[in-house]
This record gives sequence, C-alpha cells and structure tokens, in this order.
Amino acid sequence: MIGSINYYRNMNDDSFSFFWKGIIVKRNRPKFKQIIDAAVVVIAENGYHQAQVSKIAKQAGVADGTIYLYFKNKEDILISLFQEKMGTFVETIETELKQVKTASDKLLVLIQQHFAQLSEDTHLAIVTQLELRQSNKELRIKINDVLKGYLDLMEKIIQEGITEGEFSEELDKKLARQMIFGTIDETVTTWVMNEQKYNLNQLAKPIHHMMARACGSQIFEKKV
Amino acid sequence: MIGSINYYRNMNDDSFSFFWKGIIVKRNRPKFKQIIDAAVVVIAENGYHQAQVSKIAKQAGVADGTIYLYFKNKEDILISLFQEKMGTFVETIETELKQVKTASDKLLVLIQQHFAQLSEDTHLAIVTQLELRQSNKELRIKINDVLKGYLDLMEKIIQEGITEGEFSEELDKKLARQMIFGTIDETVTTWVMNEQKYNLNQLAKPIHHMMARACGSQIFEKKV
Amino acid sequence: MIGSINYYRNMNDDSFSFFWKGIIVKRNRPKFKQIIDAAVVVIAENGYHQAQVSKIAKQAGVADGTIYLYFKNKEDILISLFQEKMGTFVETIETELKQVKTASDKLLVLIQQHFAQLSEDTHLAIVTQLELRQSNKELRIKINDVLKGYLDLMEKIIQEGITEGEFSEELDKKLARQMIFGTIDETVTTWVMNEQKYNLNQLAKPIHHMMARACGSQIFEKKV
Amino acid sequence: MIGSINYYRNMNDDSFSFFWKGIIVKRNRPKFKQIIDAAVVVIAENGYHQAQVSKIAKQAGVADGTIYLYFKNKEDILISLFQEKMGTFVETIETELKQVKTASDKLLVLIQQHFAQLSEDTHLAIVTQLELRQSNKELRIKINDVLKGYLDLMEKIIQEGITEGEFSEELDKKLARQMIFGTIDETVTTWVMNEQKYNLNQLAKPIHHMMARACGSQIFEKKV
DNA sequence: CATGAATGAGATTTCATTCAT
DNA sequence: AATGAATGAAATCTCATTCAT
Repeated sequence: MIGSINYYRNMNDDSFSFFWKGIIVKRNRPKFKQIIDAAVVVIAENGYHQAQVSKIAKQAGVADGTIYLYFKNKEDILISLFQEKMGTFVETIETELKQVKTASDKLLVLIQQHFAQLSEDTHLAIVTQLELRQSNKELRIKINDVLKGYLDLMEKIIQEGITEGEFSEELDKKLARQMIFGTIDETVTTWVMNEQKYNLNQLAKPIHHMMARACGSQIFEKKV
Repeated sequence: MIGSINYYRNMNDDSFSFFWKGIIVKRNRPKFKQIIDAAVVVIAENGYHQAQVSKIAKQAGVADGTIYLYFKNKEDILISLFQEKMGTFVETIETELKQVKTASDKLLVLIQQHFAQLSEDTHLAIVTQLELRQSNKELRIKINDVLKGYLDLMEKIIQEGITEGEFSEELDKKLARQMIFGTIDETVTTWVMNEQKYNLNQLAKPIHHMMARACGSQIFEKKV
Repeated sequence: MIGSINYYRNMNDDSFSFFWKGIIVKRNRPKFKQIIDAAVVVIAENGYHQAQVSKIAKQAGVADGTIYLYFKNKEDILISLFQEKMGTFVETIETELKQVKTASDKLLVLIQQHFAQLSEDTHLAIVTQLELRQSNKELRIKINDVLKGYLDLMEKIIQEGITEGEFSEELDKKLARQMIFGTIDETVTTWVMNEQKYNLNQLAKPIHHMMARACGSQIFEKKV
Repeated sequence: MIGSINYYRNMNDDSFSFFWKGIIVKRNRPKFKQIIDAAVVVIAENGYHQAQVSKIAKQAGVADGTIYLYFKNKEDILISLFQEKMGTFVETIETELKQVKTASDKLLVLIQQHFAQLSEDTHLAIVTQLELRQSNKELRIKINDVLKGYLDLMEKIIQEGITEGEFSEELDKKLARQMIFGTIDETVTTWVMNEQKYNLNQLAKPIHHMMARACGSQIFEKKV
C-alpha cells in the first residue's frame, strides 16, 4: 500500500495516460489538500452523514463545483482523504522504525506512533475511527485497500520476529496481524468514544506488553 | 446488559407501566420476530442503505404499515434486531460457559461460541460486522449499550483469571478486554469481507492461544 | 335547517328506507352521543389534524371499529357533531326568542344567546370557531348547509324588523344577515384565539348596538 | 405590519445579518414570485390538500428541488404567498386612501378596494377565503400576524372617525374593527362559495352604508 | 479556472377503514 | 353488537452532480 499511497506523488513516468496526469497535477495543487483538510474538519464536526459536499466546499473556501475539478465524486474525496492521511501516517511510522532493531521494539514503536499521531490530530481520529466506518461496503473495501500497506508492515515485523527467534515459530502471521490491528483499533475507538478523556499514549506500553507476549516473546517473562 | 437483554422475556412483574407492557406484548407476538428475521435477511442481501422498510415488510410477508405496529420507526427495528440477536448470542455463550472451570478455558469457549454462532448464521454475521456499522452515531451508541453486556462478561472472565492466578496480576482488565474483543471482531470482519471463504471456527484455538499468552497464562509455554 | 337538524330525531315516517331507519335508530343509542362528545373533546384538545379516529374511539371508550357502526366515515362524525350541537344551539335560541317582541330585541337575545352558549362550552367554541374550519371545502359546504337554518332565522328577524318599521326599508336582507353573522363570528373567533381571556357575554350589548344602528334602527339615536 | 410586509422590499440596510440578506436576495429573484403565483393557481384549482409541492413546481416550470432554494418548506410557501399578496393588497388600499379625506369615505374606499382586488383575482380570493383556512393552527397564527397590519389600518380609520366627530364617541374601536372585518370577510366568503356568480363590487356601497351607520355616522340619516 | 443555481430521484411514516373473530 | 389487528396509498424534502456563464 505504501507504494499505492505514494503512487501519485512520486510519479514521474511519462507513459501514464493524460487522464491520470491531470489528476496527478491536481493532487499537487494547493486546493487539493485544502479540500481534504476541509473534509476532515467537516466530517469530524458534523458526522459522516451530515458532511455534505456543499459544507466541505464552504469550509474549504471554494464553490461546490470546484470540488469536482479535483475529485471525481464525493467518494473520491473520502478515499483521497484516507490515502493522503494514511500515507503520511505510515511514512512517519516507517521513518521511526528505521532506528529500531528488534521486532518487539518495532512493535512498540509502531503502537506508540499510531497512538501519538492520532492523539495529535483528534479530528483525524474521529474521522477514521468513527465517521468513515459509516460509509457503505464498497467504500470500506476501497479504504481497506489503502489500509493494506499498513497491515503488510505489521506482518513484516511479525515475520521478522519469527525469523529472528523473538516470536514463537508456531505464530500464525495473519492472525497475529489481525490481533495487533484489532487491538490497536479497538483501543483507539474506545478512546475516541470516551471523548479522548484519558491519555492514549500511555496505553502503548501495556498493550505492547500483551502483544509481545501473545506473539510468544519471552522478554517479559519473569526470570527464575 | 445481560439483564437488559433478557428484560422483556423474563418479565412477570405486574408493577411495570402500561406503556412497557404494550411493548412487551408486542415483543412476544410472532410477527415481531418475523419482522426482525426479515430485516436480517434484507439487510444482509441488500446492504444497510438499500434495506427499505417496504423490502423488509415484503420479506416478512406483512404490509408496510404493520411494521409500525411493532416498531416505533426504522431505527427501532435495527436496535431491536441487535437486542434480540445479541441477547440470544450472549445467553448461549453464558450457558456454555457454565460447564467450564478455568478462565483460560472460558476464554476458549467464548471465542469458539462467538465464531460458531456467526459461522452458522452468515446473514447475521454480515449484518453485525459490516452493515449495522453504517448506522449513524446515535444508533451506534444504542448498539454499544447492548454490546456492553458482552464486554462485561469478558471482563468478568479476565478478573477471574487474575484472581485465580491463571493470568498475570499486572494485567490491565480493561485493556485486555479491548484486546480480546478487538481481536475477535477484526478476525470475524476479515472473514466476512473475504466472503467467508475459510473456516472461521478453526481460528478459535490459535487466537485463544495468543489471547491466553497475552494475559500471561503459562499453560502454553514450553516446559524446559 | 332547523328542520333538517331535527330531521332524524322527530321522524316517525314509515316510508323511509330501511337504511335510514338503521341510522335513526343509531342516533338514539347512547354510544352515538358518546362518540360525538368524545370527538368534541379530542378535537378541542388536539386540534383538527391530530384528531384521529382511534383517539376519538379511545376517548369514547369504544373500539375503533365500533365508530363505523354509528358513522359512515370520519367526515360523518364531524357533520353529525355539527348537526347535533347546532341543533341544540338553534333550538335554545328559538325558545328564548319566543319571549321577545321587537326585532331589535330579538337581535339582542340572539347575540346574547350565541355568546352565552359558546362561553359555557369552550370545547365546542374551539371546535366550531377554529378546528372545524380546517376541514376541506367539501365538508365545509356540508357544514354550511347545517348553518343555513341559523342564517335563515337571522334573516327572518331582519325581515320582521323591516316589516314592522324598526329597520330601514332600504336594508338588504341578505347583506344584513351576512353582516350580523360575520360580526358575531369574528367576535367569537377573536375571543377564542385570545384564549377566552375576557368575558364574551358583555360584548353582546355593544355589538347589538352597532348591528341595530346598521339596520337603521333609531332607538339608540339621541333624542334632540 | 405594513412595515413588516414591506420589510424585504424596501430594505437597504447593510447592518442586517447575512442570513436575512440571503433570504432577501431570494425574494427579489424572479423565481420567487413565479413559484408563489404558481402556488396560488394550483391551490385555487386543486384545493389546499391537493396542492402538492410537485404540482406547484410543475406549474412554476421549475424542478421540485428548486422550490427549496427559495422556501424553507411547504408551509413557508404559503406564508410567503400570504405576505406577498397581502403586502400588495394593503399597499394598494393605502395608496387609494391617501386621496380621501373623511373616515367614512376611507371606509368606503377600503371596502371597495378590498372587493375590487379580490374580484380581479378570483384565484387569490379562493385561496385566501377558503383554502388557506384549512392550514393548521400554527400556520394560521402566522397568517394572522400578517393580517394584523390590515386590521390596524381599519382601527386607525375608526379612531380617526371618532376623533373627527364623524363616528360615535362611544364606539368600541376593537369591536367596530371586528365588525368591519367580519362583515367584509363573510361577504367575500359567501361570494366565493357561490362561485362568484354575482358582482361583488356593487355590494361595497350598501355594506359601507351599514358599517357607517353602525359606527354612528349621521350622513345617511334622513334629514327631517 | 471557478462559480453556484438548478436538477430530480427516492423513502419513511400515518391513519382511515375493513373484516375475521 | 363489538373488537382491534392489519392494511397500503401517498407526499415532503435532501443533496450529489452538472453545466452555462
């Protein structure tokens, strides 16, 4: 996915169709990001079903019709939103991961970064945890495509842990990834639904503790 | 919640208000369940936003207006659906749990039962994992109220495991519950989104394995 | 109209069809009046558009279906209501008029009685002045038929006044009747819309004063 | 009220809120009046309850949705209709009144203009006398607010008559106004219900005669 | 490039009336 | 005679998208 997220931004390939070039150019224009940021605010503050195109346009300071110069339709705004934000999100995590060695530590950094980034942008947290899930099945499948890069990253860490002997060799990679993502996701959702009353970041360590143990890491076990 | 789910069914108390009696009577009439079952089918096959009241009525074999003799409005159908199904769901799990001793085993039975029940009723699985999440925030809050009973049950098992020395005494109950529910939920959702291609039930054991280890259970650790 | 209002009640004529006899018999049964009185209360308290048949049935203490044993349809309730109440209303005024000699005095008694009867039954006042006017054109035409007897009574008094030399011989009977009814009606409506805050009865004399002068009566003119 | 009716049309005041400016701009666009005129025709020809928004839109030559760019909801069409038409109605009468001196003559002109304007626009007459009265209480209260300006105008004339010694000094202003409006209104309603068979305009003089006498004007009294 | 007025399809809910018991 | 559960037709309003300017 990381590829797919960075797709448009890194692209220099002349062989792409004129159509896509048009879109690529648009993605670099200031109004593109302006509209996406407006969408995040409007959805977070009004909820998914009350986030009309006209509201997003007003928040972005453009006319309704202008939206359609940058996005194919409303769904495209939401997918692009997810791509943009998720792209940055995963990029940041990947950068941080480079400074870490063991799989267990990478897991910790991933969880910490996940929490940190959503803690810092509660609008985005509300949108991704609550509002965007109200979209229809079709859109959620597309969102899952975007998410796939992040899930792959998790699976890579797990594989590394198994290979390096940190994690149990019987571990089912796919299930472990579903556990890690499911746990992180449920934790953030609960935090958002509780109106961010408590500090999300301090949950990273105990959650990492559970995840590592679940993966068969022995580092937390009491030495006799 | 378990109480609240069983609320109407077990009630014999004459002191309840006329209003509630009216509703209770309706809940016990055959058409009530008939409409709910129709709603599950229609939502699963058409998607949340394409599940018009008229479709549900037709599927249930009643007139559109009849729906409104049993339900306040469309949202009420969905809440009642969740209450009825979740009620049976949790009741079944509770019954099975009575035959089990240790917290770890209870966790296994819970996961197995969770998977078994949704495996057996894929319509219901689709509705709870994908479609009902498209409902608006207000409805989701009501659904969460119903869910709370299930989450409490999980927490009770965790507490028991800690008390009995099966689970680590440092375990954060609330986080552990979020992990268990998040993991199970993500697993089922992935399975539904993959169109139930594989056997969900056989995932119960490996997932239980991870959960138990995450909780600090030693039963899976290799004896040296 | 007075005839038409008393129509059913005074009827002994064997030549009427079986159908009508059925209705006549019904009109004398207690539930007939019971339902009409319920309708007055329900309409006054809930408004015309919130006066559902089921509400009237509940207020009358009968089943919905029972209404249709006594009335052809909902409109028939309202027409019957108007006939019953208007019949009594006009009968009472006619009785009082018998004790009065001059046209001017008859006018005064009519106005006084009109006000007195509506003052005493504010439910009825609300229904006739505000709520029943929301009915559709067709029903209002039928109501006007019932009203006709009352209007005829007014015209008779005016004619008498002209014949006896009390009123101007140039007076247009029909217009004078429209003035009298229009004035009384507007006065009562204003009173009802002001939530019966003031005493309606004490308006009878000044209004009569104006009506009599308008008719050319000299009795109030200052003697030089 | 006269002010309130002219409110939007005369306004040049920059200090008004953005919201109201939006509405004012809409009120001056051609489609606003186009829709109102369509509403008058549709309501007159189909009756209040058969005047669906889609019929009004079709008659106005716009899409259903366009209605909602100019009116908050269906009720708002009706209120605006009444405001627009009543505004013009009262303005016209006020203009004509400027050329008249005595209160009695003003009363005559008022009645003549009232009849003339409704005679010339029978659609409007049907709507105001019959159809709009079927609206619910809430709407009728709003209509009454609009009407208030007209009633105030009547009261002003009456007051003038009293002050100038034309009318009896014992005259109750409020009752006199209720008489005048009630009489005019009843006359027009009767005329409309008789399907405008006769000439309404020629009733102005005899009605004025009665009204003036009722107010104590001596001008019609035979000089001995 | 940008605008924003106009479009029009589509669904929930109410309630008078019926009719089997 | 009385019941009351069931019926089903019908209409307002929203909002994503377009296109003339």
